Amino acid sequence: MSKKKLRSGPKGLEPSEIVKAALGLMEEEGPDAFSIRKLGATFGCDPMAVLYHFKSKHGLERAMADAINAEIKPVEASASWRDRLTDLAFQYRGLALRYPRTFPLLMRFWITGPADYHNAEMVFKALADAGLHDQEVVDTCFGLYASLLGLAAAETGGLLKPATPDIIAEIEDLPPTEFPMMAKLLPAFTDQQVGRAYETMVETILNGIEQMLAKP
Amino acid sequence: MSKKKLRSGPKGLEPSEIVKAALGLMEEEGPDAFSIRKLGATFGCDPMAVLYHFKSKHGLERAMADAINAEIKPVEASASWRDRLTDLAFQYRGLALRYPRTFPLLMRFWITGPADYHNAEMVFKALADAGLHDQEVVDTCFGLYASLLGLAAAETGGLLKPATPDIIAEIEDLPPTEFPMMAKLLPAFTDQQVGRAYETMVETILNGIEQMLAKP
DNA sequence: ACATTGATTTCTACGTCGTAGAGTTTTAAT
DNA sequence: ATTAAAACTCTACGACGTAGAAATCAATGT
Repeated sequence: MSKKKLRSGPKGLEPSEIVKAALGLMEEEGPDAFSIRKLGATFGCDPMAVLYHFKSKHGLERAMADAINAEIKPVEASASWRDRLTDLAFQYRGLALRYPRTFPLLMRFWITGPADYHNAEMVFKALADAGLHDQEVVDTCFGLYASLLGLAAAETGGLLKPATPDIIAEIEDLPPTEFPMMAKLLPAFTDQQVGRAYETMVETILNGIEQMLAKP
Repeated sequence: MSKKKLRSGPKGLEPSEIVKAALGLMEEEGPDAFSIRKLGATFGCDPMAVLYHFKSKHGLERAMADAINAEIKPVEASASWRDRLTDLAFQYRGLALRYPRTFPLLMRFWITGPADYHNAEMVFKALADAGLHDQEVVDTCFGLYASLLGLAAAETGGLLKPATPDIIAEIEDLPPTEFPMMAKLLPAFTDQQVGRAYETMVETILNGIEQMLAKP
């Protein structure tokens, strides 16, 4: 009697355990090599058992997206609206760094499940506290969310990382008369620091929100 | 002698023609049903002929991403930096609306090819004209690019569109004590207008950039 | 005119994939 | 003990990406 009966099936498979294993496999193998069959093999069950719980691969991926989204923790309610949004922004960045190969799923589904509503509520509150009126709150909330996901995905996609040597070489080969800015900014490329572009952009966006209050 | 000899192969397959057909098929079928075999069938050649020109499905997708990216037109150089960036932002939105099912490829590759360097040069120039110094230009350029792609992708993904009836119903079912903002903003949800969230967010970001100049 | 060579296109075959459908095992309720 | 439902497995099918060999064609030199 060493194991408690969690589920009422022959093998007691927990959907949440399957999702956990799926996240691990996705991060190990990447989105192309990830398959239900491999998941079954590593998890120790028939591939069709997975489909029984999630209907389809699509359904499993939705559950995976919702699972990582649910790792976003509520922000400190007493903090300023700016600090709250900054906190959220960096939580998404952390999520992307922790699950680089699963994170893009969030942009396949955009709205994954109940976890999203809590985050939305939090952002709504922050923007309202900032002083935006209703329609601005809604527009800005969705816009901010989309921008943050784009930023975080870019970070794991390599866009915001310091340029690699071969990219540098490629830029050096560009004709300087046609690409004067590229040539001028080349040193700044190599000086890219991890996370600074993300931070800069988040602050830029928050500054923009602050600025909205001054205008009509 | 009615057809000019463009290529020197048995069938004279033009890679650019293949890409064009691929874009059409992707928009018709969606990313899941898109396949090299179907492309061969609709294009009238053996599937392996496609792979000969693009090495792999991955390579073809890269070429497709680069092809739509190349549709971005140079902005009016005499316009203000703000107008130039606004122009670019709405060009990306147009691209996403025109190729809703291909657009996400841009976030799989982020940097697709030579077309990207021209766009980057343009953004560098605009940000430098705005008065940012070198490192800010680089950080903001990449950040802006990532944000815009996220925004545009969200638009085709349905996040920025007016809420559908079933989403509305889902929100109405949320406990109002736990989701006060959701309840309060529900009317604003139904009032979502196409493109306004995108516009609002772009202006917010540009305001933020403007604001950077006033600070240290 | 013909042979040669290299670029292009096709053919065949292999292993993998998602999943429908039928069957089996286990649990829970009567 | 019987039954019904839930959980899980087995088998099989069509579609997929693509490696490798073979075929076809254009260009060139002779």
